[in-house]
Amino acid sequence: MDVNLVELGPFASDARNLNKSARTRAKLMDAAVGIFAREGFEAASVNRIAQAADVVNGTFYLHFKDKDEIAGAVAFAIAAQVVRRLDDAMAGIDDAAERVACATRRFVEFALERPDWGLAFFRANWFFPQLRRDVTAYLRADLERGVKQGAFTATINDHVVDIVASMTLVTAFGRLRNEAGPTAGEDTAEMQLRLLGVPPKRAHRIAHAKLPPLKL
Amino acid sequence: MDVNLVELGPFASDARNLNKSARTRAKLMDAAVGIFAREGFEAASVNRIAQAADVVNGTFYLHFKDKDEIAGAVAFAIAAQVVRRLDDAMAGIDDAAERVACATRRFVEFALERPDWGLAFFRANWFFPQLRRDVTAYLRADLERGVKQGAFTATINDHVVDIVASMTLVTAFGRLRNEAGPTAGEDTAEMQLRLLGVPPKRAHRIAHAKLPPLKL
DNA sequence: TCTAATAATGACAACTATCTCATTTTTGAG
DNA sequence: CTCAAAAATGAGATAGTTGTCATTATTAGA
Repeated sequence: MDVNLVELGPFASDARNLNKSARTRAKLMDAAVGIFAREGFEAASVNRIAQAADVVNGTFYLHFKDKDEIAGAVAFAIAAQVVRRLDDAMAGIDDAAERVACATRRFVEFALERPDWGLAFFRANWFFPQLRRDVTAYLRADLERGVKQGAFTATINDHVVDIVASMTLVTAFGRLRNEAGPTAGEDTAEMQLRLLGVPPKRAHRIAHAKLPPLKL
Repeated sequence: MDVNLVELGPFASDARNLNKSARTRAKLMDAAVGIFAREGFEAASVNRIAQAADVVNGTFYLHFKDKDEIAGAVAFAIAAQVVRRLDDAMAGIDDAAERVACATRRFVEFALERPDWGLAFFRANWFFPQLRRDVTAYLRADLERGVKQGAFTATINDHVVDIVASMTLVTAFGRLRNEAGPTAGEDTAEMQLRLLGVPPKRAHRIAHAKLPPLKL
């Protein structure tokens, strides 16, 4: 028997050492995220996903009840990764303004690195309110921290959090579609700080500070 | 023969005096926008739209090639209305900061008045890049005017325009889902002015100024 | 190696969607 | 009122989708 060198998607890579069931499930999730991102959620039929996962239609139903279920699983798995990545990237940053700017820029960076995930996240964000809340909980904490530190003058409420988060999302989406230039992440971070009440010069400095490369 | 008092949607109302073909077309568009908004674009089948328009399946195809075509027609018709409304509401306002704040608040107001249209516009916005460009062209003009007037210090480019526009959209969407409070429009306008470089106090004053009721 | 549990297959029934077109109905100009 | 043009109807051919299940293949522990 020769090596079966299929390219593994991110989920499948993570599941490489798990049992067959988990591996197939991961393959389906990789396929689904690719189709959601490239062809839209509506174009994705169970058949299409199964085909892309190189698996037969009936197999899909062993792992997921229906399309909604896999969409939810994918969305929450991506969100978990995003949270983990941002958490790592921001460990050790205490200043709230720096944290907000860093989160924005890292998120955009991440979306560019995994375009499928970025697009899928963007679509899912408006679809699963719970998902948005999970991810923005961290953002809210930083905004409140900024108020305590005296860096932000804006009053923090759900709506402000939503606005700041959506600016980041829209920026990532714009970059993915080449409608925003390479400095869009920094520019957005700067705008976020300004609207939160950071003085323009300081906002510019923080938003454009050099980010260290991520350790793997 | 007794009166046939079916509730007419906005498109059908506008087409009341046109010929039958135009009236049926308008009925289909009203039906489509309702379904897009309430059940999502994917749930909308041609059958479902025809049914909601109280018309038989084959009739649909006399008026539109397929679902994409009616979606485009609806989206651009809504965009044209939005532009007209904002244009009316802003006639006579010269100060760029006031114009930006007014546009934001009026847009949110409009979306609340016609929830179906607001939701459909929100979805279509990410789907038809041309649509976004058409609508944001006006916004861009006001942002550039603000720089000329010395009110805005930010440099205006596609990305800034996109960010400001998406803040407005997200606010309307939040209001429509009752996830944002009644002052969200004003709050967003204030944030927009701040990120554009308007001093906080002035931003607050302009964004919360009383808007005159719209004349019909 | 053997074998019970686990996973995958593929055919299929039921359903839904798309689009066409011969026929019927409605409209409005003369 | 008449009647040709315009519009609408609804049956149906074709294709795609969902979800099930008896059968086959694979896996991994004893």
